[in-house]
Amino acid sequence: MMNRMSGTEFLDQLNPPQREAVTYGGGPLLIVAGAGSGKTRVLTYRIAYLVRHLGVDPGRILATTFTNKAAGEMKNRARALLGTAAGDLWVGTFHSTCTRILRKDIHHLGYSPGFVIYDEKDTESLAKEALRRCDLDEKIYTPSAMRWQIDRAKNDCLGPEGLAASADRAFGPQVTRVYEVYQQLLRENNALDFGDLIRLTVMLFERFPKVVEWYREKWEHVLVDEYQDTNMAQYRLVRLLAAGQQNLCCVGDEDQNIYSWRGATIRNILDFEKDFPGAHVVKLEENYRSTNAILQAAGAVVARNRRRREKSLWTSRSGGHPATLYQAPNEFEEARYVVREIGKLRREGFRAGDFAIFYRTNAQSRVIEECLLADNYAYTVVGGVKFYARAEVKDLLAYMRVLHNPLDAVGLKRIINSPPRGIGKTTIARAEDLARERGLHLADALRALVEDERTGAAARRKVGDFLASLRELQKEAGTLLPSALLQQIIARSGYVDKLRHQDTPESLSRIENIDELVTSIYAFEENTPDATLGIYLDQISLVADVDSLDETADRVVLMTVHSAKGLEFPVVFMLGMEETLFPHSLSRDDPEAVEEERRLCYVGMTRAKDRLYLSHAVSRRVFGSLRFNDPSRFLAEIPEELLDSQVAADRGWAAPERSPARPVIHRPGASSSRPLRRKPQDGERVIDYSFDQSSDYGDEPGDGNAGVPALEAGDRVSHPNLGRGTVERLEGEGRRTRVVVRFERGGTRTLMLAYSELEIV
DNA sequence: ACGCCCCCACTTTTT
DNA sequence: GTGGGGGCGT
Repeated sequence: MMNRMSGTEFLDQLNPPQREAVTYGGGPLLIVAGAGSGKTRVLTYRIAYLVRHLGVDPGRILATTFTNKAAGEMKNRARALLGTAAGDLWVGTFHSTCTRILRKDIHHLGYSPGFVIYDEKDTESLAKEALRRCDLDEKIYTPSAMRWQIDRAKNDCLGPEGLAASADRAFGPQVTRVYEVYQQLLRENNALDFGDLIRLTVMLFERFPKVVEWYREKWEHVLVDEYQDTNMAQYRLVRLLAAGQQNLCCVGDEDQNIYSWRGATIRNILDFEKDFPGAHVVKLEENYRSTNAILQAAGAVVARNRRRREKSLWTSRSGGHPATLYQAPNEFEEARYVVREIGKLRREGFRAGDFAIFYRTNAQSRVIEECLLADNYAYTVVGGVKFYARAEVKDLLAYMRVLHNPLDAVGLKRIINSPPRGIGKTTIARAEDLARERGLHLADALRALVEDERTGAAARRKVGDFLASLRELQKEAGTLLPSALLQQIIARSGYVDKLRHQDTPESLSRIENIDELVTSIYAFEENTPDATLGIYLDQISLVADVDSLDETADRVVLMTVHSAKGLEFPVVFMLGMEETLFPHSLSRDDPEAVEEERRLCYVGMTRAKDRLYLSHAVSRRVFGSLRFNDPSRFLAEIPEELLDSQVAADRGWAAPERSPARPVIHRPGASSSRPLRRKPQDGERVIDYSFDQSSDYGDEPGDGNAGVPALEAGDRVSHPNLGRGTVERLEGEGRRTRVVVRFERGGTRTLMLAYSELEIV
């Protein structure tokens, strides 16, 4: 065991505000912790201080974090400080904590403690079913929109009645009905969705004072990390838990609130003193992570936001490289540049694991992956198509889920015919009708179907066989380890055999994924003392993408900016710093949403310790068609002297021999001239990178595609829907430029150049 | 009932 | 460019 601290000498390692935060006594405490200001250290030291100095039993401390990974780290660090004294310290995410509470006490609400947790896909099929039962047109009320609205309501801790009261949308009454039916379906399936985990815990606490009393007694101290990203349901939960002794310590930074779309509200941190009278506030403003150049650049961006507490983050790491701004002609060159720079820096002594590549959307990872692959770099992608969401993995997990909770109709429907065993749509539909008519569970309805003389002989046999094999598995489910059960499922269902038979590249990759699933279950069992099926299913339902990230592996890491929260890397690349991508086009009409994008940008930039690269591509393929994006407004918000601008001069996307025009980024107040705008010369296409910042963003509708290549009459173009054609002429100018195209299929069409998906061929 | 093929919608971000 | 869902042919 490492050198443990018996007294309080570890306080010497802290700066004054940190020490104040660690040693502050009882009562509500808010720690406003700027990026890289050592908040994890403060939290763990505070836990250690409570235990060592104030004699608090670790079992009476609850700490919540945003991801399981952060929870694991905090637990490890607390153990390192406290050793075995760390005892029963509970650190978890809100969701895992609530799951634990509900497993114990949900029976008060009339649910069974064996509930399963539905993921997004499951809840969407549930929403679909709810729509059918409400007799609503799925074309107008899409399952995903319904799911979204319900989720939003749950994040605000609203039930169907609450949603009805607050419904402001035209959909209002319908959504409320769907929500009711959806909720009833969850109950029938003995299932909960993510939102329910929090909301039902709040409900439990509010309706059963004895229960909340028990937990208040249990958790004398409550610590909440990433408080800026809590939603209303979580806020109410925190209030309920802290109501007694008020030993509440919240840590957060409103500049890093990036989950408002998940219901997180910045008000929680801004109103902390109002919510918890007598609250003490400590600000941590010294950054220990980044160079001054990086910190200044990031600070300049986020300073544009209105809704924030004024604070000044500083570092003693003076100087440092200015952030490198790179403009690439397209996303391929952007990716190649990144890989080239990685090569260069590696020769300077950086390790592969020192590099992180961030992007706004998961779809952007592919190009950079290909480039890394081409140069033989080891890399890891965090997130993207989630492992547990893959069809074959979900299928096998659905078996486990159904064995654990036979009422899970969504899971049952998933496995009833996978692998294909001759049970088709009509049979399933009949079973569902029967279930509805007689008020049976789907499993019982299937049984009834087998016994019904009117059912076709073939269907009776097939369904009967399926149910019999399920029964066989059921017998063992209770006693076998999850890994052994999975092996049994694979053996008896013939799932892998069928795939092996197909012998296609896809089926082989599916088998590989299944092997990976088996391996991961073994790993789980090794790390979990009493590994049961239930614990396993909970765990996989509640994992975050980033949880599996192994920072000790020496690999380049790729992830979305969202996933990067809470991490740090010596070298950070941020790709796709373009209007429509970052800030995302879906955010740009809403000033609040733009502020959130800006915070996201800030989060990304402040992950960098030593070097920061920002890049944008003039053109990029999105959905397979070519788009031209302006540089992100966030780039223009960084003072020029903090940027080292580079342009891809080595590869022409204009006429090959000519050097491309230097990009012009307008800075407010800077006396820069109009962007270069000259007449295209023969054989040359001019691309205008400028974007107009004089008009306050957002009030210029659809201004994403200002810079478009100069098209001329006679150019051959192609359109994704209309096919190929020839440009007849151009009308108007600027954003309102229209192109008249004669298509080969016949007919001419006039298209808005800025919006159309025309591509030069 | 199955499998193939076409077409569409998809891209914010995720516990 | 891709994956899922629906429709159609066997």
